[in-house]
Parts: sequence; C-alpha cells; structure tokens
Amino acid sequence: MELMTLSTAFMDTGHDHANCMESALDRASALCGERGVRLTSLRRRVLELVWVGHKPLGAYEILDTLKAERRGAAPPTVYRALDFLLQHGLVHRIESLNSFVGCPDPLKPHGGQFLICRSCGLTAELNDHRIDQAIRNSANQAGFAVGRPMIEIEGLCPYCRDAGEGSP
Amino acid sequence: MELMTLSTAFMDTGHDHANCMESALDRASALCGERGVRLTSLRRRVLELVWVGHKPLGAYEILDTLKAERRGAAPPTVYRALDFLLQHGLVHRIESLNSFVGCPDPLKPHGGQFLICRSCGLTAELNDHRIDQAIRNSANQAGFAVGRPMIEIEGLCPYCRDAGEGSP
DNA sequence: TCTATAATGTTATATTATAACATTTTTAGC
DNA sequence: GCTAAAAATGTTATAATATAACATTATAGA
Repeated sequence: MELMTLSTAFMDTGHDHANCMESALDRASALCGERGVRLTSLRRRVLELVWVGHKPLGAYEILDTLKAERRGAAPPTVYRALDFLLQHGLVHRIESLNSFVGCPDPLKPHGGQFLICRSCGLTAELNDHRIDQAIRNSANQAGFAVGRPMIEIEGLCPYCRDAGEGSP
Repeated sequence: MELMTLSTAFMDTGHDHANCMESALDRASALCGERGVRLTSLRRRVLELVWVGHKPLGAYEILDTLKAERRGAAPPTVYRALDFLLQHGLVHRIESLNSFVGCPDPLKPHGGQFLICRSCGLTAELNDHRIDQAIRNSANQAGFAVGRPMIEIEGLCPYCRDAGEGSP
C-alpha cells in the first residue's frame, strides 16, 4: 500500500481533538462577542456536544445527553439552541442525515461541502472554490440565481476505504 | 429586459407537459420491462403524481391524493412505491425538502444535481460533468472514495428571478 | 391448479420537528 | 439597586416524516 499523505480535510492520526474542540468554542465565543449575541451555557454546551466528534449528531442524541444534565430538557431546548448556532454559522445541518455538525470556519457564510463516510460517519467539510465555481457556471447557464449550494457526498473516508469497508 | 434563452434545465414556455409526463411513464414502463420488474398500477400512479409538476412532492401529499382514489392507502403504501421508484432511478429524493421528484434520465445511475427554486418550488435536474469532476478531484485529494454525490442548490428559477422574488 | 414469491393491506409506533404559552433570566434605563 | 422590556428557557402538546411487523391478496412459474 502506498504511503498516504492526508490533506487537511480529514484529520490525521496526530489530530489533537481536545485542542480542536476548545479552539472551536473559543472562536464561537469571540464571534458571539463581536456580534453582540449571547453564547449562553446551553448554547455552548450544545455546540460542545456537536464538536465531541467529527460526526454529525442528531437532535435527539443531543437531547439524550442534555436530559442527563439539566432537568426539563425537551425537544425545543435543543432545537432552539441549534437554530441559534445555525444562524451564526457555528454548526451546519446535514440534510441527508437529519443531523448537525460543527463548522470549522463560521466567519464566512457558505453553503456546505461535506464528505460523509457511510461506514463510520466521519465527516469533513470542504470549501473548494472550484466546486463552487463549477456549480455557479452551470446554474448561470440555466438562468438560475444561486442562493445556498448544499453538497453532501456519501462515500468512504480514508480510514474505512483502506480497511476495505463497503466492498467486503 | 433582455431576451432570455433558456437552456434545457428549466422548461421554456412552450413546454408540452402532457407529453413530457407521458414519455416519462413510457420510459419507466420500458425500463421495468427490461429489468424484469413490475411497474404495478400503484407504482405507476405514484410516479405519475410525482411527474404532475416539476416540483418535489412530499410523501404525505402523494398519500392524500392516493387516499381519495384507493381505499386503505396508508404511509407504507406510498413509501413502498417510492422505495421501488428510487431503487430503479425513476425518482430522486430531495433531502433538503423531504420530498420526491421524477428523474428525466433513469437509465444511468447518478447522484442528483438539483436547482431548486425557493420561491415557487420549480426544480431542475442537472447532470454537469464538470461539477462532478470538480467534486471527484477535491474528494480524491482528501483521500475520500466518492459514492453518491448529492447536490441541492437553493436559489431562484429564471421566472422568479425576473419577477424580482427574493429581494422585494 | 398449486405453490412460492412478490406486492399490498393494515395497525401500530418510531423519529424528527414545531406550536403555543408560561416562567425565568438578562439587559438597559432610570 | 429597581424596574420594565426583551431575550432565553421551561413546559405541554402536537405536527410531519418514516418504518416495523404481521396479515392478506395477486402474480408468475412449475
């Protein structure tokens, strides 16, 4: 097997996740400060839960954890927090999974480009200008005014691909 | 306003929908024949309903119509028919709308590239090789094995765009 | 015709998401 | 600090989407 050099999209084995998560929370905190909106403890906790893995998390999975921590957590508790986080670009919604994943780059608004592993759920966000450009070209030709492009690519992440998942 | 020439993605004003729908049903019938699977009257009817507009239709919208036509139509009635149609590429699922739309080209398997009007719901399917290629390039760089790419682009169709929808 | 398979009917329930109103917390003006 | 307005959260109920499980009917092939 060839020696694999991973790009930044999927984390390599040296990925320092504690640091990754902490810096995501710090960025969120700074962003909210600048925008004059409040990253309350509930919102922060939901963001934290979403960042626990690089795998999309369902609203009711989040809720299950919250229930163990706060009395009276209910669906609106988590959906309202998620709405806030979505509005501020701190999380993305993965439409094909009805679930939510942290955004590594909340400052610039963008539709999502996601690589989603069908075997382990690991998800990476791309922001490839060439993909975006190809879409805009094609849409323009059709006379369509592009709003928010949403790209979710199901497949196998480098680890599962090499482990032979998906064609056993 | 400029004279507009639409590409094939969105139908022009001369679109003969009766013919469009009939030919879709004929193609479906031929495809099922070749594959030795049955386009039963229920499946055919669901496909027909999906083709009534070029707008994605929800499962329960389909069900409402079926209920008026067949006694005992229930969710599984429509979901099973949709599963069959999806398996054979005769319809696509629009993930961002939880709804379903007819596929104009069921013969070759493909992930969908959809332009979805946020104002009127009109939806066009693209099959732009350049978009697909841009995605494959980017995914390959990340070491990701592409399975089924899903592209749903929210925006304004030519008609709504020119009518000034979305920025009133 | 008989039988195996496929399709559909039927009932119940799971999963995802929102509506509507009550209460608590926070902010801003005084 | 006190108070009113606004924001956030709590609470209850329900809507919208989807599937499980088992019964019945229709179809195709021997």
